[in-house]
Amino acid sequence: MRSLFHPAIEDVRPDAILHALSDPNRAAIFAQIMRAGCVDACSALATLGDRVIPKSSLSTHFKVLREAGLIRSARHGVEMRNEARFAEVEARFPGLLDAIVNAYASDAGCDAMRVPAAE
Amino acid sequence: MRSLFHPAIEDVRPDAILHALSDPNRAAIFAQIMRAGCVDACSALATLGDRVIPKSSLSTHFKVLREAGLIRSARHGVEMRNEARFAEVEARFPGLLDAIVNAYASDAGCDAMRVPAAE
DNA sequence: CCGTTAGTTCTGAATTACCGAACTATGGGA
DNA sequence: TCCCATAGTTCGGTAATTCAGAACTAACGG
Repeated sequence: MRSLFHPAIEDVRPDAILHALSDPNRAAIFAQIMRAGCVDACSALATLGDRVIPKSSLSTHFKVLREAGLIRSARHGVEMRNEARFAEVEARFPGLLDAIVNAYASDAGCDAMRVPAAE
Repeated sequence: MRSLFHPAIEDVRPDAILHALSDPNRAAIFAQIMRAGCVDACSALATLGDRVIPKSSLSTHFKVLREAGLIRSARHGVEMRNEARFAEVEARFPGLLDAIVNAYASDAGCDAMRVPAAE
């Protein structure tokens, strides 16, 4: 596997972040990573709410989040470890991530954010 | 012309807002409406930066912003008047719009936000 | 009634997203 | 060492979106 691409923080663009998080599934994945600080595997959250996400789609979702500069991924043994680049993004775009995650969380109509492992 | 559709504020979804603003052109249009409080015509901002946007695309952009719940549009005579639904959206998703607009504004690489009529 | 300006809809081409299937990479045994 | 299981990526075909030119509609002013 070739090493994963992560943009430098100064290359991170707001439109890429908004695009990445405009998908409720990706937003739910990112919210969970932010909450947990670190998520150990894609498969660990292969089900969001009650909807099953195929692993090829999941892989793409992680790639989009990674290339938008939202997460950092590294392989540890056989599985992937993902962590949010919260501090960096927060420094560059203050308040953005919190506002977005809170917006999703406060939206009652969005069941994709209900993750079983949430509490 | 049939009357324009505007979603009730409680029907406004975060993913629709993020999707609408994930396009730099639309974000620039929205930022200008927010700054000015009210923009009188589509054609008034038919050029963003130095790029010319065809009016059919412009019409679509306004439609996307409108259906995302970000702006309210009404016909006044021959032209369209657009205003930001800032207070409503702010009450529902606190800090979201400011964070997004500030993110674009602080992104030096984003020339779409440079609007000639800005100041 | 005609022309002009402002904006919308239609339409086809190009782009992007989705997801099943095949593939690659890593670690753990026998 | 070889093989298997697990974790994730890439490929390929189809579906859904987006883009922008052209034609259309709406409103006002002679």
